[in-house]
Amino acid sequence: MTKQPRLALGRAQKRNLFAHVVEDLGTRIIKGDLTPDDPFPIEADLGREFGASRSVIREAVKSLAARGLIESKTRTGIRVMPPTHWNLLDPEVLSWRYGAMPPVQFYGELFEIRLMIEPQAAALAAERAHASDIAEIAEAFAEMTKVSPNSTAAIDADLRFHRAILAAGKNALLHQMGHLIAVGLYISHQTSSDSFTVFLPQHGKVLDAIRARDPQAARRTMEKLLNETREFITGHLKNGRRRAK
Amino acid sequence: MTKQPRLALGRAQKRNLFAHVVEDLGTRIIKGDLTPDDPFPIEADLGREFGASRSVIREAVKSLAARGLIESKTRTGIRVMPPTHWNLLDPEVLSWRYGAMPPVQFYGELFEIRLMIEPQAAALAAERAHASDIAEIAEAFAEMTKVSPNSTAAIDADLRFHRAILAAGKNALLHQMGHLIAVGLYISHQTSSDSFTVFLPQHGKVLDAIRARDPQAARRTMEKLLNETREFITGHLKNGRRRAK
DNA sequence: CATTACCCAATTATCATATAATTAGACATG
DNA sequence: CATGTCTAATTATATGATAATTGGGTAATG
Repeated sequence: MTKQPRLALGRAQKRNLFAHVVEDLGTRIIKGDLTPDDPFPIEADLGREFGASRSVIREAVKSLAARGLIESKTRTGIRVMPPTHWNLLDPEVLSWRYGAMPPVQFYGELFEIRLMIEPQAAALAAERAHASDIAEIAEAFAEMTKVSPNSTAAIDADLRFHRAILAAGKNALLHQMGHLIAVGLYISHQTSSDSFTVFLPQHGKVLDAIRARDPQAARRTMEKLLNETREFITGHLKNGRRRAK
Repeated sequence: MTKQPRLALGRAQKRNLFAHVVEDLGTRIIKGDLTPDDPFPIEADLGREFGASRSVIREAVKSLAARGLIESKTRTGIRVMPPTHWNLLDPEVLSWRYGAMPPVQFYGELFEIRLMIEPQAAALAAERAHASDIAEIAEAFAEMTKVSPNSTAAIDADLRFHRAILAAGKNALLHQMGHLIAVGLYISHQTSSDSFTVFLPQHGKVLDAIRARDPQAARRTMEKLLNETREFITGHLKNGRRRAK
């Protein structure tokens, strides 16, 4: 049989086939359309369903397995893993989950974690930051004061600020939490770009505390920043703010 | 050409070829043998190196890419991502990293995070735990009192205890941190199984606090447990304790 | 009846090969 | 210098085999 070139019908098939299969199955699993109890389609059937070759399906399966969403074994086939097994901190999984949960709940969970991590991270930064780390935090803050509040540059600068603090904490695991924060900031800005302007000064206070090498102040100011942001955004989310996309 | 059956020469090739390639490349990347600057071998060369077909190599590449270790693009080929991009919370990555770092440093990082997470998790558990959650924590503790301190059952019971507390916090992201804790406990027990017996009573105090619905006490007792464990184990690690394997 | 040993069919694992799609970099052109 | 065009390198996808694994059925055994 001659090779069937892949035809992109219907909606713009921008990303490649592999990415499409991964995302489609990933979101279905997280939405609960496919559960550990349901029998999962075998590779051949998945291939038919997506109009993809077995190669693509298998690669997608490996990708999802690496994220803890599924498991694939000889003879048994593929099965969905229980939610406790999912790598929720994986950026993809995080974003799929964001699309599948009520925003208020998602945001609530996210901030609960941020509140555990970031105040202490700020304190560590105040203790351990090198001059270059502080310079980076300061630069990020300077950028925040310049950008247009409702541009994506605002999100970038904000993220840069928070990441720089994590980096200054000199703990690789800590730094990794940047993914979580990125999603948190994204939601914040999507929900209300006003928040950026409102909480800009508090960012400055965090910077000052770190600069002053004052761990307690760093912890307190960061905690205040997060608590107030959470309250602000949660209020907006509850007022029937729907998200784009 | 007729198909070459795969021959397992040399050391026992227990896991399948795919898993072997993933682990080999993964550890090499994390050890720094392959950096973002080095040119990464192309699929064909990897296939030759491992004596594997392109399919297996590609599946391994997708698996590593899902963990944020590498990126693969048409024409550019494969490249190692900078460490900040790695999904360090992924259980595999975590364990590879454990094998590639000085134990004291690894343990230090790990406990810094545990200290951010678990005391607050215990406090949340004291507030939110359902009766069944408390029963599970209690049962785990009961099991801890029964098992032989230097058995793997001890690790299991210990992990069960800590996981149950996370679960009682009613935050999926929190629960996810169980992976981190698992590795932490594993190291603790490997380093000194005495720690299990020494800190058993303090576990009981945490349980009591949660049972009493006293968030502050839960936080304090958990914090004490972690701090003392860290001190105890770090001391042993510095005394030239080498790990197995 | 219970337990063990064996076999079979289902499913993934691996291999081999061919073609399609993408794109970095070279090169030409203005 | 900027911009467009071409080409070769590399991954992306497809196809069709064969190998390896194993859950569950079935027979043999005690």
